[in-house]
Amino acid sequence: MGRHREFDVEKALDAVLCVFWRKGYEGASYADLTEATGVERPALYSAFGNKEALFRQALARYYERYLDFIPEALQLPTAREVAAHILYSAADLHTRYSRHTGCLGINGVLAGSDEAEPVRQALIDARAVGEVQLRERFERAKAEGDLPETAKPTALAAFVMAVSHGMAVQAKAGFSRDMLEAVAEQALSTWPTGSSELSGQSP
Amino acid sequence: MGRHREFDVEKALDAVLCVFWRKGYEGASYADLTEATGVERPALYSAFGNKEALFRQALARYYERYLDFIPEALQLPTAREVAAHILYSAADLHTRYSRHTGCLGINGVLAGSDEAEPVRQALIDARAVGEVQLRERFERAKAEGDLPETAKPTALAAFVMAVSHGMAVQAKAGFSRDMLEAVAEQALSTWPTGSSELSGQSP
DNA sequence: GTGGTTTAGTAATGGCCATTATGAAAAGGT
DNA sequence: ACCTTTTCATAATGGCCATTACTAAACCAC
Repeated sequence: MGRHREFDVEKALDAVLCVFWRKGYEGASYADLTEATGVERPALYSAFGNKEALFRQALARYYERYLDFIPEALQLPTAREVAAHILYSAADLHTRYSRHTGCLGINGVLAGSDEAEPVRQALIDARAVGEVQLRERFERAKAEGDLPETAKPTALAAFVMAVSHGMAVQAKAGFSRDMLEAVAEQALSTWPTGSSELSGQSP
Repeated sequence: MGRHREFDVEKALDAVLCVFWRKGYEGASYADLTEATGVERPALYSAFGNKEALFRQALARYYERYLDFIPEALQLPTAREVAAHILYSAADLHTRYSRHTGCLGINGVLAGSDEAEPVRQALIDARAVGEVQLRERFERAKAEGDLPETAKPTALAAFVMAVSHGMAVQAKAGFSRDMLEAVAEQALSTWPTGSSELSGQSP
């Protein structure tokens, strides 16, 4: 019983996500959030909790809705394809929406006041999870002969993530998708080859 | 005539620079700034102007004091050395001080409220200057045969900057210098070779 | 010394921030 | 129809923010 909720929680969260994407955690005010969602403050509080909880839910949604190319990539047959899929998908994502470029996980809180420290840590942790998965995937590739014995999975994973993060920063500076794809291509041109494959220029 | 200034403007600016480096533009409050400098608010205003002007002066100082490795790099004889010097210097800088990791120019305002837009634009512009210089250097390298005819100076410059930015983000996430150097090494691992040079692993 | 001028430090100002108290409105079970 | 429960919206609360009057102190020229 009781009165029904008049707004769509999922849609509100999507709108919130976009605001955080563009403005970061501390840069987004409740004035922004209510305007974007069309939902009054108290309703946001009752539906999502406080600002930090709201951001965490938006972040989770971001990972499942926008960073789904990472689990997708991990299932590809070769390490090079994994890396290529991640880099080209990132180039696309970071420039797909002109109103919120770059990456929520990076824009969020690279820096901020001390009060935002827990949120910053949450972003760092989330980022680390992806990197670990990537490293494990490259370790497998090495075991499978897909990467040479001399390859360092940890460094390769860090490298792919670094390029992706760098593209996110450049997207924030207004880089075009084509430019980011050129960066991805250059990054992949350095890809080590295993025993069973020859390297080549990217697509 | 008139009373003498009792604090050292240069030292105060250095302290301010560190605060902005760690907390970004909007994340740094005047409470932080007065504590770090030991200078009261009105004195900061009279010496530097408002917060935005103060940040711009700190940014200029950052470029001349910490990013001096960029002009340094541009004078090295080969494109590969230029890239290597930038990447290894960035790895060092971004992890040199545990209290303010990453890059001021990137931490500053990747995202923020609308009021910080002019500052964000200033950072974007400053970043772009470095990238243009790097591209021009690579164009010269290509003309000199130091880079192959097929090399794309624009993409190479963007790539080097992207890796550097990515390392800055990773430094913020707590990466060690060694890890960042491994990223730099990977980035350099198959630098395109010109007619007069052979590529090799980095230092 | 004295007057003019610049700086120092205290404390005020107005605005925006996240958060929430308050009470009206809507829904469903009985 | 009434009572309980949940949501809604207005508006308040207290804190922190950047910025600045204002007063006292330090300095130089004369």
